[in-house]
Amino acid sequence: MIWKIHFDMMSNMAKQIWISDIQDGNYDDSEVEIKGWIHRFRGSKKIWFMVIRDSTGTIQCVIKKEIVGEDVFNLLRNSLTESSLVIKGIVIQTDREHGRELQVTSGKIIGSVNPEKPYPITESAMEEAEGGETEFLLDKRHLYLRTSRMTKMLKIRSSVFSAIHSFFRDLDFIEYQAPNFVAGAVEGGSTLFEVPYFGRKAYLTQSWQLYAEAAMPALERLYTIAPSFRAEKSRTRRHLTEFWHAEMEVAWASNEEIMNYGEKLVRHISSSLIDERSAELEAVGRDLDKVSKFADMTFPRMKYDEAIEILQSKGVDVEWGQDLDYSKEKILTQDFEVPNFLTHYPKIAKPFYHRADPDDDKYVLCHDLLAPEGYGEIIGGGERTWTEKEILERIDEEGTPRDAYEFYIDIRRYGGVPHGGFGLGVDRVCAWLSGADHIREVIPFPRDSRRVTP
RNA sequence: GCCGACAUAGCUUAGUUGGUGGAGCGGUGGACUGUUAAUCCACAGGUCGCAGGUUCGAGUCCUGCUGUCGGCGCCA
Repeated sequence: MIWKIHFDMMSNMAKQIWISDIQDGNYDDSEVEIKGWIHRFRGSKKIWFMVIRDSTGTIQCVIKKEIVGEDVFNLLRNSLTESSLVIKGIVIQTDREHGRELQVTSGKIIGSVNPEKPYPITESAMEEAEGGETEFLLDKRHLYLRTSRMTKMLKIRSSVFSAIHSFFRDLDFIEYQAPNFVAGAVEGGSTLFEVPYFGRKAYLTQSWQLYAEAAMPALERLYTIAPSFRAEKSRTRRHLTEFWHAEMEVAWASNEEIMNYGEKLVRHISSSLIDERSAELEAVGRDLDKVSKFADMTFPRMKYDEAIEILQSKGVDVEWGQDLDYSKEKILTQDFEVPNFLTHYPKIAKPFYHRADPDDDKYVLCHDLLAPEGYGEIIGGGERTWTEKEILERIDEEGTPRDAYEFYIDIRRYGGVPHGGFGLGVDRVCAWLSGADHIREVIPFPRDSRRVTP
């Protein structure tokens, strides 16, 4: 009974027709009711034009006083941008600019806009702000989400998330959740957000990995998409303090095999976007041929030592043993058409959980995937140090206290196996595949060292 | 943590060697029967980020503060 009442209410409010369906020609010459928001308007005393927006697109509505009558005409004519409404009309095909139009027969305003506080985001607010990165638009982010560029970015983002889930689930991976409150660091100690925790200190997690390794002997193939937090005061177009991290962990796997998963995942995301979001990609200015290459071409692999040689041959001042910072990454990737793997970093440049190369223990079995066009590192991963003896040696070498990693060491004490995994920066992938100028363009409410609002 | 810029109406901005701040968009009123970033006329809207200083006089010059933006390091 209660269910039925609820259902009836829902069916009254539920939207029947989307604007994209009308523009696709499914309702030509018939009367339809659409629900949406006023995007733009113009007109005269007897005829009024409103472009109505919903989540799927826009359509121009033609309102003639002689058809709708004076009351409805004046009501609609006096309504401002972003008023919400329900409007009825006949779908007519025209050869004018915006495809089909609605010859309006009636309409009512649902949520009005006060003329004393009109919608603040105007054309001029955006003309100097490709991508919406002015201070004003960042302050009005909750309203900026409605603009067509941001809507397209959010749709692209949704497809990236969906592609990651389908990739892992099609391979029978188990989705597995780790806590976001943690007691210690995964990487260096300086990047943790400290939060009060009932009189103690806790931290926001930087990575799912350590907890995933705990479940590796139980699930063998596991993945997640979850936020990670890093308290770095980074001021670049590639960094957020809260970012979405797609991570995976596999038992019985080598660095080589983990890389194969990473390459297939990134190519799968690229081809999914081509299938699902070509229109959106083009609308935000991305060249589809480039994205197709990311989907179709194999990703070259290069050892750290080769990268150093290439850089030195180009006259870059770099010594063996240094981690490759962004300025060097950029020089290395500037001629790339597709992402490239960089493997076998010196042990001294990487943390203890990376497994030393049995062939030459100056190196570790790890990989970074560097995106082309300066978008930076999109994957970091590798084989884990998996025996008790080796993990204790590596922890001691780094001077890290063992206590903090007791549970991590325990995993090796009870049936340790070779295993590995990687972390992929989902927001970075979204920025790269959409060709965004800044990582903020692809996440609804970006968080960085200077901004936590709105 | 380091380096570099910027701050004028709701928004985007002009503002000369220091002499009482202009425009476009948006808003309000009006004109126009097919516009499409509509057009045209009129009106309203500003402690020039904050606090000091120099000067007869500061949006403009100097100092400090705050906020924001960009770049580096760190990484996804």
